[in-house]
Amino acid sequence: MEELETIRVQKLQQIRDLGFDAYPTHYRYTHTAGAVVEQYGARTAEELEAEPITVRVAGRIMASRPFGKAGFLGITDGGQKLQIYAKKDKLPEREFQLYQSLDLGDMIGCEGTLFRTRTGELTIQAKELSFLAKSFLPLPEKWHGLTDVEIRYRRRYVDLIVNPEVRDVFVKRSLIIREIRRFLDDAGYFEVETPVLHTIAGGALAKPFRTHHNALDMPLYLRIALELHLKRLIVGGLNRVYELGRIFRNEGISWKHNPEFTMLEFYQAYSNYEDLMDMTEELLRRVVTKVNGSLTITYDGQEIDFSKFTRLSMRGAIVKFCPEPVSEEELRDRAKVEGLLKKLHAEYDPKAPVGNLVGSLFDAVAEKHLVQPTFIFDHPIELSPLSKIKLSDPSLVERFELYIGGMEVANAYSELNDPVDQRGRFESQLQAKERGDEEAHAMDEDYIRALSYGMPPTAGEGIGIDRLTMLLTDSKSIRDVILFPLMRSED
RNA sequence: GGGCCGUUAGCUCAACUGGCAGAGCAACUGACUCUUAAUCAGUAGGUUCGCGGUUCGAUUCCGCGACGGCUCACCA
Repeated sequence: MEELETIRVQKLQQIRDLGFDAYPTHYRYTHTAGAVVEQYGARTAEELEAEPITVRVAGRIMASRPFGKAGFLGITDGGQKLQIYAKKDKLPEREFQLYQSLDLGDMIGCEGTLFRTRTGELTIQAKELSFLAKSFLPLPEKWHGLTDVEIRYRRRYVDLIVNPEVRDVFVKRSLIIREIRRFLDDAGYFEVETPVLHTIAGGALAKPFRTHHNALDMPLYLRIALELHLKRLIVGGLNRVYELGRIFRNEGISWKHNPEFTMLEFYQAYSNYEDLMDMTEELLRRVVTKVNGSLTITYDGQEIDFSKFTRLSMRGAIVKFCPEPVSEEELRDRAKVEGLLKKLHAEYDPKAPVGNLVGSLFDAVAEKHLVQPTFIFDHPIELSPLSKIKLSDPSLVERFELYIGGMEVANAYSELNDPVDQRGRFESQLQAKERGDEEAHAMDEDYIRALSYGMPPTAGEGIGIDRLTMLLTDSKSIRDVILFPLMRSED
């Protein structure tokens, strides 16, 4: 709305004409709004009168209720609201004129003494008003606020100004990450950073983004996982490493998929996947308690209890949840598995080996039931080209995935460290690629070379930070836990 | 990618069966020295997402397109 902008440009000129700097470089505050409330929120009107407290605060004007020669301004600073009372006879003339030229959205500073209004609200009696910055665009309406999700995601800055719960989500996200770091650092882990630009996109089964380096005239991929570099570091003797980083997958967008997302991966030498199940329970209990205050959370209307984790084999889970009766033994029979998939109208690739079909059956039948924290272990070897084989059953690998709230949150395994076996697995992935599986893993000769120098027995795990944040903030869409989710361009 | 739904003032939403495009908040002018959805009086604000069609007349009906939401498929 050009007219409104014109008016506000004129108002900024008025403010300049009063002798204020339109864009001052700084404001020295003594308190954040949060500190004022925390330190003095309990003081009574009498206490504040007996012992006057002077504070200097800054913030954005979110409400204005003028009364001629006086008026109230509601400001917010760091998500905390605070009220300022500007009175003509308590302010220098020039600053009262400034007060009268202010608009909703403007940034101001204020020095004054604390008092309680008749209705009991802690308020600053302004003795000095400073102008800090102008808002030329109007804020959304004050009752309903901004609800259009498209505008909320595209203009997250406005969303953050007017929707305080959005700020809370990202504060929690930051807490989650901080607590994870603390946990791993305390456990003797070493944080590293590995390349985002890969010549071979490996470590997961997914379609990568392609890019190109001009000077080297070389095709590159954005990483789809952190895995292979971190294991190279295990070979190099960094026995406990982790990386918290952005990864990129050129696939569909949904309530639980954003093209770029944040993954924690950690690798621990001399351990296997069972050690990581124990460690994951401990890590999540600590994070949940820290962020949430208790071990029970509510997600999408359901109670989720982190005090007990269930452990179920993948075949066991299918047997348990499949509406058609089936035994674990029958799940080794391709015809039987295929029959079940058909009966359930589940989609699957008829050319794929039986292990993939078991995986499809699991997805169709079990995943949505896994609301309480559940480890699903012993995956088919075909789905896990980087995992160590299970000694007691060579069709399976030592792997688990953790499901919470019907979402896969973590994925871990005993790392395959036999270079000969690894080469064989890559080769069978190449065959899958031949069959048309675009997500099959590529051959990585340098990774095999690294394993050939000798890698200790190692367990590794990935945890999806976005999904964990969704659970702990009761967010129904991954876009609500990513500040700037990917959107189509506006024009 | 498929299906369903949506797009009207800065924001939140109306507008019956096709008949002058409206309200609240925000904005502007004025009154008001303890309000908190302040109140009172007045003013202004529109390419109804875009293009085309049907019609005397389209926000409304039809077609195409853009963007978004939900959902299914794929993936974590």
